[in-house]
Amino acid sequence: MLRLSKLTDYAVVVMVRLGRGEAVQTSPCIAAATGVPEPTVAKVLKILAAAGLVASHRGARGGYRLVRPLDAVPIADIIAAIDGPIALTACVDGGTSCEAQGLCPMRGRWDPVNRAIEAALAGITLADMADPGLSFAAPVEAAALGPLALPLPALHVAE
Amino acid sequence: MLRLSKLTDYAVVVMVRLGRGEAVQTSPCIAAATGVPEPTVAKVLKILAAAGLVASHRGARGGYRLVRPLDAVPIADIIAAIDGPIALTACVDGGTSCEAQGLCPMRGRWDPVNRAIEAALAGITLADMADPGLSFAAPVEAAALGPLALPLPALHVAE
DNA sequence: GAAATCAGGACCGTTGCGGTCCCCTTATCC
DNA sequence: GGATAAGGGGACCGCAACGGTCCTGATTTC
Repeated sequence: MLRLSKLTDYAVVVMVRLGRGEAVQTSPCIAAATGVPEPTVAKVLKILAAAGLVASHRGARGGYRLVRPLDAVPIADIIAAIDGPIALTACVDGGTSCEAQGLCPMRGRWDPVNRAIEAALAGITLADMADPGLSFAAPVEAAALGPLALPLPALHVAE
Repeated sequence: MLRLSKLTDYAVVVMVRLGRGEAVQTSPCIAAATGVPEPTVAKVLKILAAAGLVASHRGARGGYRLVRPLDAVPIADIIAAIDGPIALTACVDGGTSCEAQGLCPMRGRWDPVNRAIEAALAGITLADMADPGLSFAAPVEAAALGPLALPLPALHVAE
């Protein structure tokens, strides 16, 4: 299905959530606000932090914050952080060389396809995915609602 | 990794192979020519036939042939035939409705991403992927080598 | 010093995919 | 008309990846 992983979807939700409300937010708080299970949120945030998409601060009053604003984060970065580099097949861009190097009739043939997809994903930012006319109007208020404000058990990734 | 399935890759190889040489080719013949295991080739061809991308002819002297020329088959069709419709997440285009219908903050937000990818994949045909100046030189000879002629266990999809 | 919070793994169950095999139907050829 | 060649449509199984959870340790604030 050319489907991306659930974690990637969660990552987008979490990042968008980080883009609103207070600058620094804890993972339990984000979990409560988004409806994503807390351990999963923590896992996603750790990955995003390792990728440099969010910055973390440990200790009491710690939490996560965005490094770049939403409109400066193409979803390609999210996908790459969670699912790894975008590569439809294994042997693109001189990656792990297939055993049939010279014989392989498809040698390098997938590259333009990959580039087309990368270009498509690089042109869409998280700001484009954050609902423009909704809930962005009251960022601080949404944060003030605190835990359990938005019960979104399965999100749209369900099934 | 936003990776497509191996079968899709095999399908491209098989389709390109069908685009050369004789009009009607049997699955064992294609398997021998491409190095893909025969049962797998048969499986791919059955799926492609069900999708209407190739036409089959049963009985002695039967086989498969292309319905459209390579330059009239966008790879999006291949991917859709093998991996199913292109849908990064489950709830696009009004598919299986997620439980958080109205609340879901990402409601419909993935749609433009899907469309961008679809557009990118629709613009590339199998003819673009068929290597223009390589290995096309000796198609029949390769077939004559018979099974095990091309030990390409993993192709470039490996890993 | 105590509490809060992130860091980094380890750990399993489930799912889907890759790959193979079987039997049946259909069409051609002798 | 029988033998043979070929596709049709499944069933089947092993494996790897993913989703999801939990635990222990390190770090910072109060």
